[in-house]
Amino acid sequence: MQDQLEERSRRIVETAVELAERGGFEAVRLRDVASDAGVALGTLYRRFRSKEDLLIAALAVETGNLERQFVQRGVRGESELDRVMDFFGLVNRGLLRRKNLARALIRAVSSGEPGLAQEMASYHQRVQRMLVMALRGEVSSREGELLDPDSTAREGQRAETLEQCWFALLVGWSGGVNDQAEVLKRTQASAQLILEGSN
Amino acid sequence: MQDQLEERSRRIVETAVELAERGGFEAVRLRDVASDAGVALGTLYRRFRSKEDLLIAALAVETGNLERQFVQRGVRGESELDRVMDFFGLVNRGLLRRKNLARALIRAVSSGEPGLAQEMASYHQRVQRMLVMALRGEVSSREGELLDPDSTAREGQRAETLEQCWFALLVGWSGGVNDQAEVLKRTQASAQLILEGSN
DNA sequence: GTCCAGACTGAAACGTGTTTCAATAGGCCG
DNA sequence: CGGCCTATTGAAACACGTTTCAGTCTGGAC
Repeated sequence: MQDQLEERSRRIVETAVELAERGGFEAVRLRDVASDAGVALGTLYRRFRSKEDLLIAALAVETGNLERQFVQRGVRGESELDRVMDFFGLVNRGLLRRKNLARALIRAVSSGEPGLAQEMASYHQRVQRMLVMALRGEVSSREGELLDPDSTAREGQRAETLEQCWFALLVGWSGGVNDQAEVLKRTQASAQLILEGSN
Repeated sequence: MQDQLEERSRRIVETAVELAERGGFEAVRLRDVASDAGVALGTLYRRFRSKEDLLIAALAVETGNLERQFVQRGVRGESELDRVMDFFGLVNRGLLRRKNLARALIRAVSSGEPGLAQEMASYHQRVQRMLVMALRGEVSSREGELLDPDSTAREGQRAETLEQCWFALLVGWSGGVNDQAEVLKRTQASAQLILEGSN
Protein backbone atom coordinates (compact mmCIF):
# COMPACT_ATOMS: atom_id res chain seq x y z
CA MET A 1 0.00 0.00 0.00
CA GLN A 2 2.81 2.35 0.88
CA ASP A 3 4.48 0.75 -2.10
CA GLN A 4 1.64 1.79 -4.34
CA LEU A 5 1.94 5.37 -3.25
CA GLU A 6 5.63 5.42 -4.02
CA GLU A 7 5.12 3.57 -7.26
CA ARG A 8 2.68 6.29 -8.25
CA SER A 9 5.11 9.05 -7.41
CA ARG A 10 7.81 7.29 -9.34
CA ARG A 11 5.57 7.00 -12.36
CA ILE A 12 4.73 10.69 -12.21
CA VAL A 13 8.38 11.65 -12.09
CA GLU A 14 9.23 9.28 -14.94
CA THR A 15 6.51 10.80 -17.04
CA ALA A 16 7.79 14.28 -16.33
CA VAL A 17 11.27 13.19 -17.40
CA GLU A 18 9.96 11.79 -20.65
CA LEU A 19 8.10 14.96 -21.48
CA ALA A 20 11.10 17.10 -20.55
CA GLU A 21 13.37 15.01 -22.75
CA ARG A 22 11.02 15.57 -25.62
CA GLY A 23 10.40 19.29 -25.31
CA GLY A 24 12.07 20.85 -22.30
CA PHE A 25 10.56 22.80 -19.45
CA GLU A 26 7.53 24.12 -21.28
CA ALA A 27 6.62 20.70 -22.61
CA VAL A 28 6.10 19.46 -19.06
CA ARG A 29 2.48 20.48 -18.89
CA LEU A 30 1.10 19.19 -15.65
CA ARG A 31 -2.18 18.18 -17.19
CA ASP A 32 -0.21 16.02 -19.60
CA VAL A 33 2.01 14.62 -16.88
CA ALA A 34 -1.04 13.62 -14.90
CA SER A 35 -2.92 12.03 -17.76
CA ASP A 36 0.16 10.30 -19.20
CA ALA A 37 0.96 8.93 -15.77
CA GLY A 38 -2.62 7.83 -15.34
CA VAL A 39 -3.45 9.94 -12.31
CA ALA A 40 -5.65 12.92 -11.68
CA LEU A 41 -4.21 16.40 -11.50
CA GLY A 42 -5.14 16.62 -7.85
CA THR A 43 -3.09 13.52 -7.10
CA LEU A 44 -0.05 15.05 -8.71
CA TYR A 45 -0.50 18.12 -6.56
CA ARG A 46 -0.83 16.01 -3.46
CA ARG A 47 2.66 14.66 -4.08
CA PHE A 48 4.43 17.69 -5.51
CA ARG A 49 3.96 21.26 -4.43
CA SER A 50 4.67 22.76 -7.82
CA LYS A 51 6.08 22.11 -11.25
CA GLU A 52 9.53 23.02 -9.97
CA ASP A 53 9.14 20.64 -7.07
CA LEU A 54 8.33 17.83 -9.48
CA LEU A 55 11.30 18.62 -11.69
CA ILE A 56 13.61 18.79 -8.71
CA ALA A 57 12.44 15.34 -7.75
CA ALA A 58 13.42 14.31 -11.26
CA LEU A 59 16.78 15.99 -10.74
CA ALA A 60 17.31 13.95 -7.60
CA VAL A 61 16.68 10.76 -9.58
CA GLU A 62 19.08 11.82 -12.31
CA THR A 63 21.68 12.77 -9.75
CA GLY A 64 21.36 9.29 -8.32
CA ASN A 65 21.99 7.85 -11.78
CA LEU A 66 25.03 10.04 -12.13
CA GLU A 67 26.37 8.92 -8.77
CA ARG A 68 25.97 5.30 -9.74
CA GLN A 69 27.70 5.86 -13.04
CA PHE A 70 30.45 7.80 -11.30
CA VAL A 71 31.13 5.12 -8.74
CA GLN A 72 31.04 2.33 -11.28
CA ARG A 73 33.27 4.08 -13.78
CA GLY A 74 35.71 5.52 -11.32
CA VAL A 75 37.70 8.65 -11.95
CA ARG A 76 40.69 8.93 -14.24
CA GLY A 77 43.60 11.27 -14.28
CA GLU A 78 46.95 11.86 -12.67
CA SER A 79 46.45 15.31 -11.30
CA GLU A 80 43.58 16.79 -9.35
CA LEU A 81 42.72 18.95 -12.33
CA ASP A 82 42.63 15.98 -14.67
CA ARG A 83 40.35 14.05 -12.38
CA VAL A 84 38.03 16.96 -11.79
CA MET A 85 37.78 17.61 -15.51
CA ASP A 86 37.20 13.93 -16.09
CA PHE A 87 34.21 14.21 -13.80
CA PHE A 88 32.88 17.34 -15.47
CA GLY A 89 33.38 15.69 -18.83
CA LEU A 90 31.29 12.78 -17.69
CA VAL A 91 28.49 15.04 -16.55
CA ASN A 92 28.75 17.03 -19.72
CA ARG A 93 28.25 13.99 -21.91
CA GLY A 94 25.13 13.22 -19.94
CA LEU A 95 23.80 16.71 -20.47
CA LEU A 96 24.63 16.58 -24.15
CA ARG A 97 22.69 13.38 -24.56
CA ARG A 98 19.52 14.90 -23.15
CA LYS A 99 19.72 18.62 -23.60
CA ASN A 100 16.06 19.37 -23.20
CA LEU A 101 15.84 17.49 -19.96
CA ALA A 102 19.00 19.06 -18.66
CA ARG A 103 17.80 22.56 -19.37
CA ALA A 104 14.49 21.86 -17.70
CA LEU A 105 16.16 20.53 -14.55
CA ILE A 106 18.60 23.40 -14.37
CA ARG A 107 15.80 25.83 -14.73
CA ALA A 108 13.93 24.18 -11.91
CA VAL A 109 16.90 24.13 -9.55
CA SER A 110 17.76 27.74 -10.29
CA SER A 111 14.21 28.99 -10.14
CA GLY A 112 14.43 30.13 -6.57
CA GLU A 113 10.93 28.93 -5.81
CA PRO A 114 10.43 29.32 -2.09
CA GLY A 115 10.15 26.03 -0.25
CA LEU A 116 12.65 24.22 -2.42
CA ALA A 117 15.74 25.40 -0.59
CA GLN A 118 16.36 22.04 0.99
CA GLU A 119 16.22 20.17 -2.29
CA MET A 120 18.44 22.76 -3.94
CA ALA A 121 20.99 22.43 -1.17
CA SER A 122 20.86 18.67 -1.34
CA TYR A 123 21.63 18.71 -5.04
CA HIS A 124 24.61 21.00 -4.56
CA GLN A 125 25.90 18.84 -1.76
CA ARG A 126 25.75 15.68 -3.80
CA VAL A 127 27.73 17.22 -6.63
CA GLN A 128 30.25 18.58 -4.15
CA ARG A 129 30.63 15.16 -2.64
CA MET A 130 31.51 13.70 -6.02
CA LEU A 131 33.98 16.51 -6.53
CA VAL A 132 35.68 15.67 -3.27
CA MET A 133 36.02 12.09 -4.47
CA ALA A 134 37.46 13.29 -7.75
CA LEU A 135 39.95 15.51 -5.95
CA ARG A 136 41.09 12.59 -3.85
CA GLY A 137 41.07 10.21 -6.74
CA GLU A 138 39.31 7.63 -4.64
CA VAL A 139 35.78 6.65 -5.37
CA SER A 140 34.27 4.72 -2.55
CA SER A 141 30.86 3.22 -2.82
CA ARG A 142 30.41 3.64 0.94
CA GLU A 143 29.27 7.10 1.64
CA GLY A 144 29.81 6.98 5.40
CA GLU A 145 33.45 7.89 5.25
CA LEU A 146 33.21 10.81 2.92
CA LEU A 147 33.16 13.71 5.24
CA ASP A 148 35.70 13.43 8.01
CA PRO A 149 35.07 17.02 8.92
CA ASP A 150 38.60 17.87 9.89
CA SER A 151 40.73 16.39 7.21
CA THR A 152 38.51 17.57 4.40
CA ALA A 153 37.88 21.17 5.35
CA ARG A 154 40.11 22.39 2.57
CA GLU A 155 38.95 19.76 0.10
CA GLY A 156 35.38 20.63 0.93
CA GLN A 157 36.06 24.28 0.25
CA ARG A 158 37.67 23.57 -3.07
CA ALA A 159 34.83 21.30 -4.07
CA GLU A 160 32.35 23.99 -3.13
CA THR A 161 34.10 26.62 -5.17
CA LEU A 162 34.42 24.30 -8.14
CA GLU A 163 30.75 23.50 -7.97
CA GLN A 164 29.83 27.17 -7.83
CA CYS A 165 31.68 27.83 -11.08
CA TRP A 166 30.21 24.78 -12.73
CA PHE A 167 26.70 25.69 -11.67
CA ALA A 168 27.00 29.27 -12.87
CA LEU A 169 28.24 28.04 -16.23
CA LEU A 170 25.40 25.56 -16.48
CA VAL A 171 22.86 28.26 -15.84
CA GLY A 172 24.50 30.28 -18.59
CA TRP A 173 24.44 27.31 -20.93
CA SER A 174 20.81 26.69 -20.15
CA GLY A 175 20.09 30.28 -21.06
CA GLY A 176 22.00 30.08 -24.31
CA VAL A 177 24.96 32.19 -23.26
CA ASN A 178 27.57 29.51 -23.94
CA ASP A 179 27.50 26.26 -25.85
CA GLN A 180 28.70 23.13 -24.22
CA ALA A 181 32.22 23.15 -25.53
CA GLU A 182 32.56 26.66 -24.18
CA VAL A 183 31.23 25.53 -20.82
CA LEU A 184 33.85 22.82 -20.55
CA LYS A 185 36.60 25.18 -21.59
CA ARG A 186 35.61 27.79 -19.07
CA THR A 187 35.13 25.20 -16.38
CA GLN A 188 38.67 24.05 -16.96
CA ALA A 189 39.99 27.59 -16.82
CA SER A 190 38.26 28.24 -13.52
CA ALA A 191 39.26 24.87 -12.11
CA GLN A 192 42.87 25.57 -12.98
CA LEU A 193 42.72 28.81 -11.08
CA ILE A 194 41.07 27.20 -8.08
CA LEU A 195 43.42 24.26 -7.86
CA GLU A 196 46.72 25.75 -8.82
CA GLY A 197 47.62 27.30 -5.51
CA SER A 198 46.78 24.23 -3.56
CA ASN A 199 48.47 21.03 -4.50
CA MET B 1 8.83 61.67 -30.57
CA GLN B 2 11.58 59.09 -30.19
CA ASP B 3 11.92 60.62 -26.77
CA GLN B 4 8.36 59.81 -25.95
CA LEU B 5 8.87 56.18 -26.84
CA GLU B 6 11.88 55.89 -24.60
CA GLU B 7 10.22 57.85 -21.86
CA ARG B 8 7.40 55.33 -22.00
CA SER B 9 9.77 52.38 -21.76
CA ARG B 10 11.52 54.02 -18.86
CA ARG B 11 8.27 54.51 -17.05
CA ILE B 12 7.30 50.88 -17.56
CA VAL B 13 10.62 49.67 -16.15
CA GLU B 14 10.36 52.03 -13.19
CA THR B 15 6.92 50.76 -12.41
CA ALA B 16 8.14 47.19 -12.56
CA VAL B 17 10.92 48.06 -10.13
CA GLU B 18 8.47 49.61 -7.71
CA LEU B 19 6.23 46.60 -7.75
CA ALA B 20 9.18 44.23 -7.38
CA GLU B 21 10.46 46.20 -4.41
CA ARG B 22 7.12 45.88 -2.77
CA GLY B 23 6.41 42.22 -3.35
CA GLY B 24 9.06 40.46 -5.41
CA PHE B 25 8.75 38.55 -8.62
CA GLU B 26 5.13 37.50 -8.25
CA ALA B 27 4.02 41.01 -7.37
CA VAL B 28 5.09 42.20 -10.80
CA ARG B 29 1.80 41.44 -12.47
CA LEU B 30 2.00 42.74 -15.97
CA ARG B 31 -1.54 44.02 -15.95
CA ASP B 32 -0.61 46.09 -12.91
CA VAL B 33 2.63 47.27 -14.45
CA ALA B 34 0.76 48.43 -17.51
CA SER B 35 -2.01 50.23 -15.70
CA ASP B 36 0.32 51.77 -13.10
CA ALA B 37 2.56 53.00 -15.88
CA GLY B 38 -0.45 54.31 -17.75
CA VAL B 39 -0.12 52.19 -20.87
CA ALA B 40 -2.04 49.35 -22.37
CA LEU B 41 -0.91 45.79 -21.95
CA GLY B 42 -0.24 45.53 -25.65
CA THR B 43 2.14 48.46 -25.47
CA LEU B 44 4.13 46.77 -22.76
CA TYR B 45 4.40 43.68 -24.91
CA ARG B 46 5.53 45.72 -27.87
CA ARG B 47 8.54 46.87 -25.84
CA PHE B 48 9.34 43.76 -23.82
CA ARG B 49 9.12 40.22 -25.02
CA SER B 50 8.26 38.75 -21.65
CA LYS B 51 8.15 39.39 -17.93
CA GLU B 52 11.74 38.21 -17.68
CA ASP B 53 12.76 40.55 -20.46
CA LEU B 54 11.22 43.45 -18.58
CA LEU B 55 12.93 42.52 -15.35
CA ILE B 56 16.26 42.12 -17.10
CA ALA B 57 15.83 45.63 -18.42
CA ALA B 58 15.34 46.66 -14.81
CA LEU B 59 18.49 44.75 -13.91
CA ALA B 60 20.42 46.69 -16.53
CA VAL B 61 19.24 49.94 -14.96
CA GLU B 62 20.22 48.79 -11.49
CA THR B 63 23.58 47.60 -12.75
CA GLY B 64 24.13 51.07 -14.12
CA ASN B 65 23.36 52.52 -10.70
CA LEU B 66 25.82 50.14 -9.14
CA GLU B 67 28.51 51.10 -11.62
CA ARG B 68 28.00 54.75 -10.85
CA GLN B 69 28.16 54.13 -7.15
CA PHE B 70 31.24 51.97 -7.59
CA VAL B 71 33.10 54.56 -9.60
CA GLN B 72 32.16 57.38 -7.29
CA ARG B 73 33.03 55.52 -4.12
CA GLY B 74 36.16 53.86 -5.35
CA VAL B 75 37.47 50.63 -3.98
CA ARG B 76 39.21 50.18 -0.65
CA GLY B 77 41.70 47.67 0.59
CA GLU B 78 45.35 46.80 0.51
CA SER B 79 45.21 43.37 -1.02
CA GLU B 80 43.32 42.08 -4.01
CA LEU B 81 41.15 40.03 -1.69
CA ASP B 82 40.31 43.03 0.44
CA ARG B 83 39.32 45.07 -2.58
CA VAL B 84 37.26 42.32 -4.11
CA MET B 85 35.45 41.75 -0.84
CA ASP B 86 34.93 45.48 -0.52
CA PHE B 87 33.15 45.36 -3.84
CA PHE B 88 31.04 42.36 -2.93
CA GLY B 89 30.20 44.03 0.35
CA LEU B 90 28.98 47.07 -1.52
CA VAL B 91 26.76 44.98 -3.74
CA ASN B 92 25.55 43.03 -0.79
CA ARG B 93 24.41 46.13 1.04
CA GLY B 94 22.44 47.10 -2.03
CA LEU B 95 20.76 43.72 -2.15
CA LEU B 96 20.00 43.85 1.54
CA ARG B 97 18.30 47.19 1.16
CA ARG B 98 15.89 45.88 -1.47
CA LYS B 99 15.64 42.16 -1.01
CA ASN B 100 12.43 41.66 -2.91
CA LEU B 101 13.71 43.49 -5.93
CA ALA B 102 17.01 41.67 -5.82
CA ARG B 103 15.38 38.28 -5.71
CA ALA B 104 13.12 39.18 -8.60
CA LEU B 105 16.02 40.33 -10.75
CA ILE B 106 18.13 37.29 -9.94
CA ARG B 107 15.25 35.07 -10.79
CA ALA B 108 14.86 36.79 -14.13
CA VAL B 109 18.53 36.58 -15.03
CA SER B 110 18.77 32.94 -14.04
CA SER B 111 15.51 31.93 -15.66
CA GLY B 112 17.14 30.72 -18.84
CA GLU B 113 14.36 32.14 -20.97
CA PRO B 114 15.41 31.73 -24.57
CA GLY B 115 16.15 34.99 -26.32
CA LEU B 116 17.65 36.65 -23.27
CA ALA B 117 21.13 35.25 -23.70
CA GLN B 118 22.57 38.54 -24.83
CA GLU B 119 21.20 40.47 -21.88
CA MET B 120 22.36 37.77 -19.48
CA ALA B 121 25.84 37.87 -20.96
CA SER B 122 25.92 41.64 -20.79
CA TYR B 123 25.08 41.60 -17.11
CA HIS B 124 27.81 39.10 -16.33
CA GLN B 125 30.30 41.11 -18.33
CA ARG B 126 29.55 44.30 -16.51
CA VAL B 127 30.05 42.70 -13.12
CA GLN B 128 33.27 41.12 -14.33
CA ARG B 129 34.50 44.48 -15.49
CA MET B 130 33.99 45.93 -12.05
CA LEU B 131 35.81 42.97 -10.57
CA VAL B 132 38.79 43.64 -12.82
CA MET B 133 38.85 47.20 -11.54
CA ALA B 134 38.69 45.94 -7.98
CA LEU B 135 41.54 43.53 -8.60
CA ARG B 136 43.65 46.32 -9.98
CA GLY B 137 42.62 48.75 -7.32
CA GLU B 138 42.08 51.41 -9.91
CA VAL B 139 38.63 52.63 -10.71
CA SER B 140 38.56 54.58 -13.90
CA SER B 141 35.49 56.32 -15.08
CA ARG B 142 36.67 55.90 -18.66
CA GLU B 143 35.72 52.51 -19.88
CA GLY B 144 37.81 52.59 -23.03
CA GLU B 145 40.93 51.45 -21.35
CA LEU B 146 39.55 48.58 -19.44
CA LEU B 147 40.28 45.65 -21.62
CA ASP B 148 43.79 45.68 -23.00
CA PRO B 149 43.37 42.14 -24.14
CA ASP B 150 46.91 41.01 -23.50
CA SER B 151 47.74 42.39 -20.16
CA THR B 152 44.43 41.42 -18.62
CA ALA B 153 44.02 37.84 -19.79
CA ARG B 154 44.79 36.53 -16.35
CA GLU B 155 42.87 39.26 -14.57
CA GLY B 156 39.92 38.63 -16.83
CA GLN B 157 39.98 34.96 -15.98
CA ARG B 158 40.13 35.62 -12.29
CA ALA B 159 37.28 38.09 -12.53
CA GLU B 160 35.24 35.57 -14.47
CA THR B 161 35.80 32.85 -11.90
CA LEU B 162 35.01 35.19 -9.05
CA GLU B 163 31.81 36.23 -10.73
CA GLN B 164 30.77 32.64 -11.27
CA CYS B 165 31.06 31.93 -7.57
CA TRP B 166 29.24 35.09 -6.63
CA PHE B 167 26.44 34.40 -9.07
CA ALA B 168 25.97 30.83 -7.90
CA LEU B 169 25.78 32.03 -4.31
CA LEU B 170 23.27 34.71 -5.23
CA VAL B 171 21.04 32.16 -6.90
CA GLY B 172 21.25 30.10 -3.74
CA TRP B 173 20.43 33.11 -1.61
CA SER B 174 17.49 33.96 -3.82
CA GLY B 175 16.22 30.43 -3.33
CA GLY B 176 16.61 30.55 0.42
CA VAL B 177 19.59 28.22 0.66
CA ASN B 178 21.85 30.74 2.39
CA ASP B 179 21.24 33.98 4.15
CA GLN B 180 23.21 37.03 3.21
CA ALA B 181 25.87 36.77 5.88
CA GLU B 182 26.49 33.22 4.73
CA VAL B 183 26.75 34.39 1.13
CA LEU B 184 29.44 36.89 2.03
CA LYS B 185 31.33 34.37 4.09
CA ARG B 186 31.30 31.80 1.33
CA THR B 187 32.17 34.39 -1.26
CA GLN B 188 35.20 35.28 0.77
CA ALA B 189 36.22 31.66 1.13
CA SER B 190 35.98 31.09 -2.61
CA ALA B 191 37.72 34.35 -3.42
CA GLN B 192 40.57 33.41 -1.13
CA LEU B 193 41.01 30.16 -2.97
CA ILE B 194 40.86 31.82 -6.36
CA LEU B 195 43.29 34.59 -5.53
CA GLU B 196 45.77 32.89 -3.29
CA GLY B 197 47.90 31.22 -5.93
CA SER B 198 48.14 34.32 -8.01
CA ASN B 199 49.51 37.38 -6.42
C1' DG C 1 -19.14 -8.20 6.48
C1' DT C 2 -19.25 -3.37 7.88
C1' DC C 3 -17.26 0.83 8.54
C1' DC C 4 -13.94 4.43 8.35
C1' DA C 5 -10.05 7.41 7.09
C1' DG C 6 -7.48 8.72 3.74
C1' DA C 7 -6.39 8.68 -1.13
C1' DC C 8 -8.13 9.33 -5.69
C1' DT C 9 -11.04 11.18 -9.37
C1' DG C 10 -13.23 14.37 -12.58
C1' DA C 11 -14.39 18.65 -13.39
C1' DA C 12 -14.72 23.23 -12.77
C1' DA C 13 -12.80 27.56 -11.58
C1' DC C 14 -9.21 31.11 -10.77
C1' DG C 15 -4.97 33.91 -11.69
C1' DT C 16 -1.76 35.54 -14.53
C1' DG C 17 1.47 35.49 -18.59
C1' DT C 18 0.76 36.00 -23.41
C1' DT C 19 -1.57 36.76 -27.92
C1' DT C 20 -4.76 38.82 -30.93
C1' DC C 21 -7.47 42.25 -33.17
C1' DA C 22 -10.54 45.84 -34.55
C1' DA C 23 -10.86 50.64 -33.64
C1' DT C 24 -8.52 55.01 -32.64
C1' DA C 25 -5.03 58.64 -32.31
C1' DG C 26 -1.35 61.35 -33.83
C1' DG C 27 2.19 62.91 -36.52
C1' DC C 28 4.17 63.46 -41.23
C1' DC C 29 4.26 63.76 -46.31
C1' DG C 30 2.39 65.50 -50.34
C1' DC D 1 -6.34 69.61 -45.80
C1' DG D 2 -6.40 64.47 -46.85
C1' DG D 3 -4.26 60.23 -46.71
C1' DC D 4 -1.08 57.09 -44.67
C1' DC D 5 1.79 54.85 -41.46
C1' DT D 6 2.76 53.56 -37.04
C1' DA D 7 1.94 53.37 -32.11
C1' DT D 8 -1.58 52.79 -28.98
C1' DT D 9 -5.73 51.31 -26.85
C1' DG D 10 -9.32 48.34 -24.83
C1' DA D 11 -11.03 44.17 -24.59
C1' DA D 12 -11.39 39.60 -25.31
C1' DA D 13 -9.46 35.17 -25.65
C1' DC D 14 -6.09 31.53 -24.84
C1' DA D 15 -2.67 28.58 -22.18
C1' DC D 16 -1.23 26.66 -18.31
C1' DG D 17 -0.03 26.47 -13.27
C1' DT D 18 -2.69 25.98 -9.30
C1' DT D 19 -6.76 25.35 -6.17
C1' DT D 20 -11.03 23.47 -4.81
C1' DC D 21 -14.58 20.21 -3.98
C1' DA D 22 -18.10 16.77 -3.98
C1' DG D 23 -18.36 12.15 -4.92
C1' DT D 24 -15.97 7.51 -5.26
C1' DC D 25 -12.76 3.95 -4.23
C1' DT D 26 -9.87 1.06 -1.21
C1' DG D 27 -7.33 -1.17 2.26
C1' DG D 28 -7.35 -2.23 6.85
C1' DA D 29 -9.57 -2.33 11.68
C1' DC D 30 -13.01 -4.43 14.19
